[in-house]
Amino acid sequence: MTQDAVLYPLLPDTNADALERGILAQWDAEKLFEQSQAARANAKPFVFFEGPPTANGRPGIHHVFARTIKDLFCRHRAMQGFYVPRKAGWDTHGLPVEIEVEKELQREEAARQGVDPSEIAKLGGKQLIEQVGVAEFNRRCRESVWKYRGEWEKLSHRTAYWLDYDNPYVTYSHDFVESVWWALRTMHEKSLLVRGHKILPYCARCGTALSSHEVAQGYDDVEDPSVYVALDLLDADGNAPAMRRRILVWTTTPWTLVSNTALAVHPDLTYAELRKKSGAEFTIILAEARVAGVLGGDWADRWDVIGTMKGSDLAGRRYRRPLDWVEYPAEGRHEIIVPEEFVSAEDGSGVVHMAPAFGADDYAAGQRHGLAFVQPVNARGEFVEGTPEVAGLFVKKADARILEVLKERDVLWKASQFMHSYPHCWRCGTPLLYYARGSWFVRTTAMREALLSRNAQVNWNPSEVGTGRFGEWLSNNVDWAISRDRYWGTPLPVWVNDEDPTDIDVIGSYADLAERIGRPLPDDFDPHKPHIDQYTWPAKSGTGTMRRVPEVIDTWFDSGSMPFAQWHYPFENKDIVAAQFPADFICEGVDQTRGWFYSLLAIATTLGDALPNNAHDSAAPYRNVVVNDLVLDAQGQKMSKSKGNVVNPWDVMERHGADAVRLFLVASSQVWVPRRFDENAIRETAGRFLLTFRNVYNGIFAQYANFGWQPSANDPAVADRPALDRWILSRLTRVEAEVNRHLDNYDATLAARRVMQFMDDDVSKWYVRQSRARFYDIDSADNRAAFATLHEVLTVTCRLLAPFAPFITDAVHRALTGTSVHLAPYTREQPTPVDETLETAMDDVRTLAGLAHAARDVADVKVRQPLPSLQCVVPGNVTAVSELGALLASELNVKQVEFVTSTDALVSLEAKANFRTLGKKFGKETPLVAEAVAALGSEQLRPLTAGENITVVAGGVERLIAPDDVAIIRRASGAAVVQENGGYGVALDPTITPELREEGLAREVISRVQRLRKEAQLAVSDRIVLAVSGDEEVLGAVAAHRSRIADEVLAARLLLGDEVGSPFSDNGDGAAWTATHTGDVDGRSIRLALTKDGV
RNA sequence: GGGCCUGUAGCUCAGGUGGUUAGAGCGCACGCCUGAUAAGCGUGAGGUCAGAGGUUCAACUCCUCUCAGGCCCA
Repeated sequence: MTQDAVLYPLLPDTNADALERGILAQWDAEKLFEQSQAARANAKPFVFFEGPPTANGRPGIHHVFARTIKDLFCRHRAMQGFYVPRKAGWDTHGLPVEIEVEKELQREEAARQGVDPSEIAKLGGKQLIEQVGVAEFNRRCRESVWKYRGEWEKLSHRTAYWLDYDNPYVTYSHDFVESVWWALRTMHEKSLLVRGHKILPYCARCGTALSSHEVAQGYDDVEDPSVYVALDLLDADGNAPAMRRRILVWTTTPWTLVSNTALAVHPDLTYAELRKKSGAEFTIILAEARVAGVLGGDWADRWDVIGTMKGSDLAGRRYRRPLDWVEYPAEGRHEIIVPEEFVSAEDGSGVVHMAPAFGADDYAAGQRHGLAFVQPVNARGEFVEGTPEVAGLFVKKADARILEVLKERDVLWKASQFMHSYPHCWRCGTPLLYYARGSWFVRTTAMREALLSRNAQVNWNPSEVGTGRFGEWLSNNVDWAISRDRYWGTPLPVWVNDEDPTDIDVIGSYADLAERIGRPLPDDFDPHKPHIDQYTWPAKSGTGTMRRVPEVIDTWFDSGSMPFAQWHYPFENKDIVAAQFPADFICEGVDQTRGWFYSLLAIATTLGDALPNNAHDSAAPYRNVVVNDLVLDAQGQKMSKSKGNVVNPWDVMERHGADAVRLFLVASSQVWVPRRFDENAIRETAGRFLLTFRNVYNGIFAQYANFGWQPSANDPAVADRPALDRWILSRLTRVEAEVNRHLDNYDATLAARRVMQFMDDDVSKWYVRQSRARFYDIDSADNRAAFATLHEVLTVTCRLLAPFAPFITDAVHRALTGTSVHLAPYTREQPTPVDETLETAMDDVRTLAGLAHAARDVADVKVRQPLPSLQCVVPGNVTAVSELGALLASELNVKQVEFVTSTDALVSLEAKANFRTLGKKFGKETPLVAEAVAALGSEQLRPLTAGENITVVAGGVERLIAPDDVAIIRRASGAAVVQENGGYGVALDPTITPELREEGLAREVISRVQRLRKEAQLAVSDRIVLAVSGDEEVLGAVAAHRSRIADEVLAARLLLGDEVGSPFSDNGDGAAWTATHTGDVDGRSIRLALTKDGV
């Protein structure tokens, strides 16, 4: 080996972290990402949309997960030759940002006042914000958004998530906001942006509605009233009937009874009418299933059932409301029973009281049935002036008084308390009210069919999300309430005449705004609150002023607008959007189902042909979605700050490297299954695999190829290479196609596993192991074939693996070819054809090798000891397998391998039933026939091997058995050591002749000399002088195999026995030798000594 | 309360259209190899397929229910 000409640099002997950081530095210096983009700039685009993260929180390991998936598909498609634009984006508006800043304000205020921050929190957020001013608050929000930007970018960089961070879209930017305004204006033109009511969880103390995730933070177990009232049913004419009939109604919020307008029953439930056995002055009606629950287990002692009816029979009946404190408005029906599917007989009475102003179900039912809307509660949660008995009382506080009145009026059936989980304000602990509020809506219900049909065109991975979670939600879709009573968000661009609320102007661009106010917008124009609210103008009608509504919009509307807003469409870049809409691929977590996945679809569907390639019956804004699930800790628990089990991605990266982490995350289970993040598992799976991969390159290929091989015309053509080479190349072609197909199908897990399995099982365990000797003998044709083959295998494997483990594959690919793997094509244009027969034969050989090893184990003979013969039985094509006999012979160290067929005396036949075909023919008789078949002997079975039918008697009847109906098993039946499994069998002859004993000893000597060379730290190419002494038998063996031993251990001179001379004295004086060894082989003594030749 | 997912060896996971020794890797035990060596390889022991019913000649696989875990929504 000439040290000055290293053909294949070895990977540095550092840990993965250091290796990867070195590669990153190289990529940065070369601008490899930019290069890879530029190289494909004119190719067909594969469009990827990046779902924007909020940068005001630290990125965690779950972000590494999602980003790995995004990155690997983008890399794959780029390697396939597509242009894959990857514009970064930041989600910058919304409640999480506000909450962060609010908490800061609370801490500052608490410090100023010298109190605990929780005291300040009780005040309610809005007060504090308005104290510092909206301008200052929003300024701080804008700043807060970027708090962790640097860390996001650094982590993306470290994990090799290739994304264009130089030109990101930012949802608060002027351009982005203007595009969002355009979208809202467009929706308004289509009458799809409207004003209405929505029931929202509302904190009366803070004066604000809460978002769902705020609500989720505040669930608490509390004791609430459980109240049954018995209301009088009325006749069709509205009068009370002669015999009172009372319907039982359950509620946990007695204060809402003031606003009752209807009762709901389930149309399919059975309701029972009962009369008391004594003093029957009235009857009561409730769900049959709840009779025992409400009246007690012994109800039958006191009540008679006098009739039953369906809920649908009750629907339409009138009743008298429990309290008549508020006037019903002129519009809307009231005091009527309506059928509703949401009513259940799980608890209560199966009859639900409806107050449309105070519950989502109630409101929806109100809409469906045209019910009256009664709202006697103000924004502070108090009953309004003029309400009898309870005016000015906070609603929850009014419960007690209301119960008293109900009792006085004889409508209270029974009242108790019960524990349940109820949401409270996370800031101040006040119980939330479900409260009807004015709100702006996108009328997505008008688009339901279109949403569903577009969704049906999406390739969801996994498909259940599309049909199940997301599809279900779409079919129960309600209008999207997009307005928020908050501060930091895209302002709703709706101006309303302060004198005439029906006079509405929705502004769709800054130019329009300038036009309305009659002057250009100032240089420091800011579309955010409070700046934007100074713009007003006189109404066209001449009366009133146009003023913007106070709300901002749901931040999901921002992110859902990114397909066009990231390009400031339609004000700029129409051509880009035309080319890059819709997306071919997006990927996010399951939690985005109702988030980004929905907002993208809803906005694109609503905008319709206002976007390019988006006419009415187009596909969704994304064609393929990969949904990933959570990353749990090693125990399967959700990671959370409070549990302290959050994994810091930087620590993990440092210990294992990004390649191992990426590979683990993708390969450990399907990405849409929650995965446990276990560092031991990373080490044992991905880490071990990468080590093997590295060893095959460093330890086998590079080490020996550096003796002088490189690709050349002297390498034998594939057809001329040994079967082993042709086999691994055939495997390679198959794997290449399969992996590519899996990635095309968005199955990253199967793809990763396939490459890993190939590398481990086929390349390392079999190809390299069987080929090792071929790499030593540099420059022979066989050697060239082996190197050329392994070079090809490694190069292609690097490419297949590059999307998953972009670092080590790049290092190895560069070492092999001089170019980056990330600029290489994913698959070869002309792969070696697959050789099916050869692959099957090799499978057979590997199975036989396993059996033969087992046989050696049983015979208790080491592999080093040659044995005379091995007989093999295979179920299939004997000719093909026997070509690989030499391989088996060397693997098992036997002199002769024979393949025997069913005609041999050594083989007996047995039959096993093929239930698949027998079942069809014989049905219930199948087990009988199977038994009869199994009892057949060799002779009876022979015709089947020749393709002829036979008959058997089963259950007293003759049955015709075709060759397909049974599997014939050949069994080796010699006197030798036999192992068999599933039609494969071996018979190993364990006889050790004196000659074989000699050869075994010789191999033993070789083995010990090699070990000694290693101990002496000789280079693999160093020549030695070797001395052997010891037992007679040992010396005889060495003498018999003298030249072979000298050859294998590179001994220039071999001194045997007496030739050794004095230095080998018993006093252990080996000073003249570099290394010596004294031991015994099966009781025969042996002494070895060696020194480097020519020293 | 509703929807969806998951439950197979100690651990992590495979197991088209139901077919009779239920597979792999890791770990473990035993062994091999000793020119990939803080590597490589083989063999083996581990499972009433969460539980209970049902359909079927035949159920890990299909149906129903129950239990446990997870996510989303109320």
